[in-house]
Amino acid sequence: MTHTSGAAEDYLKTIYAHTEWQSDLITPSALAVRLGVAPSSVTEMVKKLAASGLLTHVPYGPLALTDTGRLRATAVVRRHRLIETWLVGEMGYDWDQVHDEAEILEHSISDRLLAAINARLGFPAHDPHGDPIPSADGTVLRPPAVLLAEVTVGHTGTVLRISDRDPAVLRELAADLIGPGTEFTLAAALTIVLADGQSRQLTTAAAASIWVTV
Amino acid sequence: MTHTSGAAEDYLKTIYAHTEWQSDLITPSALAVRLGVAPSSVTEMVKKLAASGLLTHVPYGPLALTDTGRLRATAVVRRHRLIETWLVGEMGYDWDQVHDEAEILEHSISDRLLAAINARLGFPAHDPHGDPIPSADGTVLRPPAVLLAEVTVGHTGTVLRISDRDPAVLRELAADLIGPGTEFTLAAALTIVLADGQSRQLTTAAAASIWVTV
DNA sequence: GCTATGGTTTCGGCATGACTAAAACGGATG
DNA sequence: CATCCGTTTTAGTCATGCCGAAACCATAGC
Repeated sequence: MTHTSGAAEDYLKTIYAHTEWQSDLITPSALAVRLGVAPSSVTEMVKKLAASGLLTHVPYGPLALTDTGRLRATAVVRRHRLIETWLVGEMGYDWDQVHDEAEILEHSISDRLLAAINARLGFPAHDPHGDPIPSADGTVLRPPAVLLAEVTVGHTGTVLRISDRDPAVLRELAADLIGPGTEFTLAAALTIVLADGQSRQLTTAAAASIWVTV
Repeated sequence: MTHTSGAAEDYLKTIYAHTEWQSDLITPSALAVRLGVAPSSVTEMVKKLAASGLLTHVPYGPLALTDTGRLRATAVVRRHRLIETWLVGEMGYDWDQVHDEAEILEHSISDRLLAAINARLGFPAHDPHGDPIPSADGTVLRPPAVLLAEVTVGHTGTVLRISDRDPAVLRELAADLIGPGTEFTLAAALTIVLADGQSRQLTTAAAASIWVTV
């Protein structure tokens, strides 16, 4: 219906992403920081998106996507994650190198091409970082997960997801062969032992980026 | 160096395309018609491109790409044609359906992804319409060819290329199983006989879109 | 040589999209 | 109830790309 430009898609995506792994609503100022724009820019775009029926916003309050807005947002996220999965699965990219390319292509790929990519990949449920790929109808299957940083020593589990917010963390973990599916025990704060008995020393930033089974 | 927006790339591509199969330079008015814009818009963009050193233009004269401009143009054409080849070769598109998708992606795909696609396809020399794919350094291998419409009755040869200007022609020829590589003899004006003895009645538009061996 | 004509350019302008700084504002907190 | 932080309004900027109308140039025809 409404066209939804590249920038608008980025706003929707960011608003959606904020609620994906934590449940509080995002405020205009937080959104401004995340997007690297001035607060007044957020107000302006929010006005447009609200006028298009994509989000609701009581003045001076937080932002909440409408059903339509959420669907639009998950569509962008779906494109992004399928593209990332494709780049890693078929095009020889490493998982720490796909973000920028996906960031661009997610705004220009057609539904048809996306469907073809999806079929070639065998309809994957997760992207290379372990993030769930929303289905075309907006459904997101997200397993219960906690941050490694918030788990008690002695906890045994499996890595479910690595946040792709910090590229340096991704490179570091890729070099350590830690990724979605890795089984571990938390031996001490910031120290994990893998299934093969090897141990790994993590940075604080890494522990705050790794989501694991409860 | 210079950024070269999507619109600028379309201008360069169109200027280049005009000289690819015929040798006269394009005039501003012809360019305006091809792009579907007003002549004054052409003048303006030409000014920018000339300022960026991508083309030369004596006032009231025709347009000619500089070496840099030609390289920039062939890069766009290369992206377009590799994407088309990929869509047909791996993604299940028919050759008459790829143009629009390529038109969009050609402006956003990265060099790295393009190289990966190129490698997967085995470094093809031609796209699905028979157009040569320029190499990364701008080299274009173009075989001698003539329009079917300009060939004398009795001529025997091979279809080299179908212009993708007119989608209706592409669909028509696809349905008739005529494409690059098809061998034929021109039995009468607008009538060709294929290698298996079957004959085909062509439209004028088709005959003016098919390039064949000399 | 001169004029008419058709293509080209200049000019003034518009629309869109996205962004900003500064000032005004509102609501919760102390 | 005053303060302060976050939000909104206001009033612009900047870039891109486009247009119509009027001025302009070069050349073909007389």
